[in-house]
Amino acid sequence: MDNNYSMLFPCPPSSSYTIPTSGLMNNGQSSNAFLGLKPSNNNIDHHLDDDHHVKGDESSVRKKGEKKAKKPKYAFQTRSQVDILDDGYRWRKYGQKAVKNNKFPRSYYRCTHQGCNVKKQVQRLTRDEGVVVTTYEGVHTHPIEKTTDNFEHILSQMQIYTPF
DNA sequence: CGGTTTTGACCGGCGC
DNA sequence: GCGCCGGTCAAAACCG
Repeated sequence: MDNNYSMLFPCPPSSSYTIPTSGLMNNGQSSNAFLGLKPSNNNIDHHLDDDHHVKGDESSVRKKGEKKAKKPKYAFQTRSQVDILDDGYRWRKYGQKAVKNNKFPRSYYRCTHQGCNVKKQVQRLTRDEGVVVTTYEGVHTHPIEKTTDNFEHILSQMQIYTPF
């Protein structure tokens, strides 16, 4: 059951996604990056809860299956040579898994802000390494920490909300 | 030293 | 019931 992101973007040929290997969040030198924003479908939602039991961090005991907070999911495709897409926020990589039908693994990032359980996934097409699909989960509850480049400015303007 | 990354293992869900 | 898959966490290693 792969995500339905494939239909989110006008993917040209194959329907495979992939991601960069050890992609870090250096100062994204996104020179000529093309942004194609699109709202998620009403099928990408599952059990998105923010009750991530991190080490030594508990505040609210939520029961699963009781009420799942629909987290907004934003997915957009970017045309970049580098897999490092810096939006101005601080991300901590918490996992890397390879996806079937794909040659490259998928990287999972999480906002290092306390209380900001925003997650980000980066996928790269096996066929088109020049295409990077980034999926954002949740909303940042804190201002941008730094002004890396105007890339954050672009994101600020493309704040879109899902139909949920 | 702190923060972050890396790899592996584990978990939960669902499919058959 | 078991297997499969995706997703997350964990400990250790590495960097600045």
